[in-house]
Amino acid sequence: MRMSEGVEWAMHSCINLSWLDPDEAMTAARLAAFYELPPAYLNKQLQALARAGILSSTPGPRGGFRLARPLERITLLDVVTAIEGPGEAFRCEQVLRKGPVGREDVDYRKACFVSQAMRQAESAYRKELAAQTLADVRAKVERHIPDTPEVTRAWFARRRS
Amino acid sequence: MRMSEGVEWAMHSCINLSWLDPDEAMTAARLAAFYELPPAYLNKQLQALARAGILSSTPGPRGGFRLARPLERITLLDVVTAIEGPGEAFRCEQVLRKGPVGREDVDYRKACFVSQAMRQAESAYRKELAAQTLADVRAKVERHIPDTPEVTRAWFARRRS
DNA sequence: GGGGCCCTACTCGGATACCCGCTGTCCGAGTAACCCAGG
DNA sequence: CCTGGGTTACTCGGACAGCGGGTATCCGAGTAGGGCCCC
Repeated sequence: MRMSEGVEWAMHSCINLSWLDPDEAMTAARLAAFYELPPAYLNKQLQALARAGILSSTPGPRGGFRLARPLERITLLDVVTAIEGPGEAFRCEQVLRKGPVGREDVDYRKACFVSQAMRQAESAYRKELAAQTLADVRAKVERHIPDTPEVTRAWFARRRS
Repeated sequence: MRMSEGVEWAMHSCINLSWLDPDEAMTAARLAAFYELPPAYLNKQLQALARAGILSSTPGPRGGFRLARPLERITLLDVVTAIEGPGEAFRCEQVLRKGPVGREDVDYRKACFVSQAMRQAESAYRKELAAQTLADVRAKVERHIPDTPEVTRAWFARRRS
């Protein structure tokens, strides 16, 4: 069970976007250069965030991505769902159906107690993700490394050329 | 993010084993026939359980698998770890290191606040898995469908040939 | 000088290869049971 | 009849293909901006 690398990229990208001028869009290429990531692939992840309504995208010159809503209203679960999709990790394949006690008219994805137990654990996971917003994470960064926003802004300003 | 199919098989197999005579081992092939699963592949999963110390295996005629300890002492986390491995789903690739504020002497798998937030959520997930034993699941099955143990035993007895 | 049109360059967006890990299969090492011959 | 050895068949165990999804890339559609021509 391995989570996509894009989740990490997406979260850092959103936090970075919150530190920049909201009046101008940020290019996927420049955002990729910031962390030395493959530009086209980061673009793909940002597209997913845009489809999910977390970012808004504008094509053409002076185009790019920007936050569609403040970081206080973006949970970690929003980002994970946008990148990984809405499907759950544990997917009951209903092996009970094929067994001697199985019945065709029962949906074992809900009836099977193994499935229920796994869903309960995964529910706790999602609840924990939903309880944390990107603003919470950003606050911790600004608290422990206060010059990060300014350094980030300066880096993008110098690379404006 | 998708969990291996083998986790579901492993849990049902362990519960089934608890219903059978502990004095005789159960073949992977017969266990696979019970749910119409690929015998060799189920065998592979049971091997993983044996390596983790959840099952004990004996080769040769009259061989097979049996529970190494009672279901009360097998948590869902034990099974998941045995099949999926000990690695976490979210793996911080330390993108911060490549950024302008990154430092070579910092382990961002622990220092990065994004990573910390994700680890916190995953910790809640694992905690929930560790809180449930296979005996708890078995108890719910026996409570709601009481004849399951007997039907299971009868099926394997008839298929003893 | 001002306005409108065209051209250019830039960005996202989706379509297209590549690669690793899960899925599935096969054959060999090892062993317990059985059979048979000898005492 | 009892015992010991050889043979057989059965099981796990790991090594070997196949395939799907994540990873990475490229090119086209669309647009904003700038330059140029005309009024």
